[in-house]
Amino acid sequence: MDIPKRYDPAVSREKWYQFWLDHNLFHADPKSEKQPFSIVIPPPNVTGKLHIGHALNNSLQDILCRYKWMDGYEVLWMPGTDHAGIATQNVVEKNLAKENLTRHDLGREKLIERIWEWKKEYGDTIIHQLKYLGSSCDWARTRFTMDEGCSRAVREVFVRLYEDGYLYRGNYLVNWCPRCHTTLSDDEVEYTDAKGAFYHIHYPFADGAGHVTVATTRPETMLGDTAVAVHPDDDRYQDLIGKEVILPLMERRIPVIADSYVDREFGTGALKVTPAHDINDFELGKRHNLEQVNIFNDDATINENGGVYQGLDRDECRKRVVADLKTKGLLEKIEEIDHRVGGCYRCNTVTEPYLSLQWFIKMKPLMEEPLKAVRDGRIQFIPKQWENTYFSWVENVRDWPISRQIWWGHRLPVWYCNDCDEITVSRTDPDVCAHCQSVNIRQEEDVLDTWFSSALWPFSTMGWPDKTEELAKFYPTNVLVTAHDIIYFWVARMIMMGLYIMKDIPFEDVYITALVRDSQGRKMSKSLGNAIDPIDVIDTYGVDSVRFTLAILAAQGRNINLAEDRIEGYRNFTNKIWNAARLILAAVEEGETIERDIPPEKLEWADGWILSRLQHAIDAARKGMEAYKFNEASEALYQFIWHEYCDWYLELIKPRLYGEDLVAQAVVKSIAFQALECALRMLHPFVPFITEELWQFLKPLGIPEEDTISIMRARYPDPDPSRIDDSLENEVRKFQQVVYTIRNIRGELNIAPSTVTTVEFKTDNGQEEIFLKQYYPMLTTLCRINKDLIAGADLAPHPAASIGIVDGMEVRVHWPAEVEEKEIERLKKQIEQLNAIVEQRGKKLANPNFTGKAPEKVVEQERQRYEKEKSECEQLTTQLELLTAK
RNA sequence: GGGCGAGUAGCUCAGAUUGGUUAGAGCGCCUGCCUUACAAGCAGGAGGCCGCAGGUUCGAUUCCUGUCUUGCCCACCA
Repeated sequence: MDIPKRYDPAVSREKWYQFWLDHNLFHADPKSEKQPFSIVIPPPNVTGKLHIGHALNNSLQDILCRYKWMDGYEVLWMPGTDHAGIATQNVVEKNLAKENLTRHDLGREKLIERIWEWKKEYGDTIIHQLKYLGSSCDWARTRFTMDEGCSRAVREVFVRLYEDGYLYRGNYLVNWCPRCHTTLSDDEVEYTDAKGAFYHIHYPFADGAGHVTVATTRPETMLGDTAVAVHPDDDRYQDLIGKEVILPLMERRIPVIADSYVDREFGTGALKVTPAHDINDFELGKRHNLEQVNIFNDDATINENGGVYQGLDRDECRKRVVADLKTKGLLEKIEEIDHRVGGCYRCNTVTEPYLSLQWFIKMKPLMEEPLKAVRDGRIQFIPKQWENTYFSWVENVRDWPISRQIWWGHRLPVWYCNDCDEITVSRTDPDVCAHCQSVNIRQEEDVLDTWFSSALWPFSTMGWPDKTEELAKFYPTNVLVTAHDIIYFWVARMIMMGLYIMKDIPFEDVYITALVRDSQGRKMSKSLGNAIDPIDVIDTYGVDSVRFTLAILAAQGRNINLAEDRIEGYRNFTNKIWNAARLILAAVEEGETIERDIPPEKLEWADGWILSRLQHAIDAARKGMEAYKFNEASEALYQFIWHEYCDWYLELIKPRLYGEDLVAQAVVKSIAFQALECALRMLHPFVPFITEELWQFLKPLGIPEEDTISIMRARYPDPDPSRIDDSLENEVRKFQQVVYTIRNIRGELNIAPSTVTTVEFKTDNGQEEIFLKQYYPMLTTLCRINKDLIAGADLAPHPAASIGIVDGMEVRVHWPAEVEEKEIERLKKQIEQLNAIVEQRGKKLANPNFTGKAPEKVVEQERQRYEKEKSECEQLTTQLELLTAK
């Protein structure tokens, strides 16, 4: 039976993906009797394009899901996308800019309409790409953080938080662009290094002569100062703490406070405190209950709090303030200083920390359970070290500002009454104020932080707040697969919301993937735009190759710098699998049935050996999968298939496969077939397409699960300990060493492959002679040596042969021609190498510290090795002497 | 500034919770092979003071300390 000479990954990908969809194999049935296994996808941004990080993350999730399907679970992989507030709004606003429009030209409703249109047209890009990758998500359930159900969940949770007293409004400093009149998120502020001036200013004491000198880069903000701060242990300022100083220009009395935040080494060690215009001063001010004096209008001109400076632009104001201080003799000096200035990512205008009213969640009480859940092991991070990252955040959690001054997102279900000023928070849109029944109410303009809806993802996607059968069957989920950089933003908050709303953890395991970095070692991120498109490498090498590469590189808790030649290497591996199958299939006829139960007595050593090795491979693959050690599982399969099954077993069976003996032929076909088929099952989670394609070829030849439509539903193999034969494996290992030895000598001496040489074995061990008799026929095929076995204890030294030693047995390869010089060289080299080892070990054994203190077992082991190596060394030396004496 | 990692072959990376064979893989390199599954292949080979310095130990690439280099997260310096 012939199959195509080349595997075509692109054709295969389309064909089988459609096949799986047509047979509904990704669908999770909540009514199933099977054990549940569930994963919710980390929802990619709708604006997103699949980058290599997604490819890694989703390949691993897919590997887990396919493994669990095969292992008999009912698997739900819940897919969906995130509305990604600011990112998405920005994309659409940029498009508007091309039409010379701003969002203000459109207004809120029209802009949101535009964004929905955009989402409809482009929002599925990443979903298509996930399919391209082979993801086995239950696509019929695909969710979106702003779809109706998720929005209802968001609203319900918000109202509950409010009712339970976890929400409040408070002042908060946001990044403000005075030109765009908009708030900016932290990553929309771009910092640049700049030369600045460092002004040293005298603040006179209120109770008489003298002053304290403060240093600042922003003298104009002093109009809003409400304190001076020093370090509590600073000897220079001990007398000052608790006193008052006069704020120059404003002539206001302000206190001197002590706070360990102040750096004694920096500037003068005395800090002017402007709570309304600096983030640190803001925190400081909160700790000391300082007044927040806002001196700016929203275009960064000075407001009424700035006294005579009202109306001035901030730069103009700075000049005037400095000039006035100089006039009054309060300016001690101006230094140059390097510092960093934050600018608006759009217009580069220097941003201003700006005080505004925001909504907050009180985090401390809500984070108590999440802390316990990880401490007591209900949730565990893999690798475990990431728990530290989690703890460090949870233990020092600050209140979460959840309102955002943009339009795209979940608008807060909060209404303010224009008459009584009370707040109405409601599950349904209210017509009147809940407090005074006035119809004169207005809804909050702000929307919620994107992470708010993400935090509900594990249960909102399953239909909460309704009591659904999905929730009953699949919540909590089994594992979350994500990257470490969102442990704070996302993982911790999901745990919080799960425990608060569902009274149960959202997932048991958190597998933190390594971070795929770009060629310069930089993190790949959505916003940086430096992501490599994995679609390209999929098109070049095939999706299976890309997936296998990612899996085998996915060691725990490390970074991955992806090199393309690696993918090429594993593409060759998929090619190898294909060709191994071709070899088997070429030997069977269409419609032939492969025997499955071969009586043990018909098996030859090679058959028993590969079956034994297969059990180890199954064991390693399973252990790797269960421990999230994808690299170990895939490595074990790679080694088994290429270097055991292909390199050895398929070579060993060729004489029987192509021989006349039909019984022997049937035996090797059966074993080769079964081992291959078993390997395909284990490989399927990693390389689903090629394994499905080959499986479909193999299926009619005798795979027992006749009702199995796809390899996706075939059983994942279990190791069969009765198949393991250690003594046989040891024997074969010895056989392989003999082969290596002969080939090595042939190679080193450049004996042409076509030349048949004579090999003799010197051994005084009866067991070894039996061994040789059994294995010799295969040696002749693999090493091109004479058909007649020459072995015994009384062989005379051979002057025209090279010797290699395997377990004390001399393997003598006779020379076909003049190769003496090369052989002497080779022998010398080997003796030298062996001598070094023997010497080192001898020293170790001569050391009474070692023999006295190391465990008996280790010493004995060392001694045996020493004896063996020493005698081998002597054998070689004898041969060398023989040659050089000639 | 705080925290967490990482430095192993020419390149990209495993290995180390249990210290003890001659430290591995892919790619690259060298030699020889188009042997009827595969040249995307086969056989053989070269290449490593496991960052540096101390310490613990009979023994350290592995454990500890320091140091240099480097990456990431958080806070960003009035």
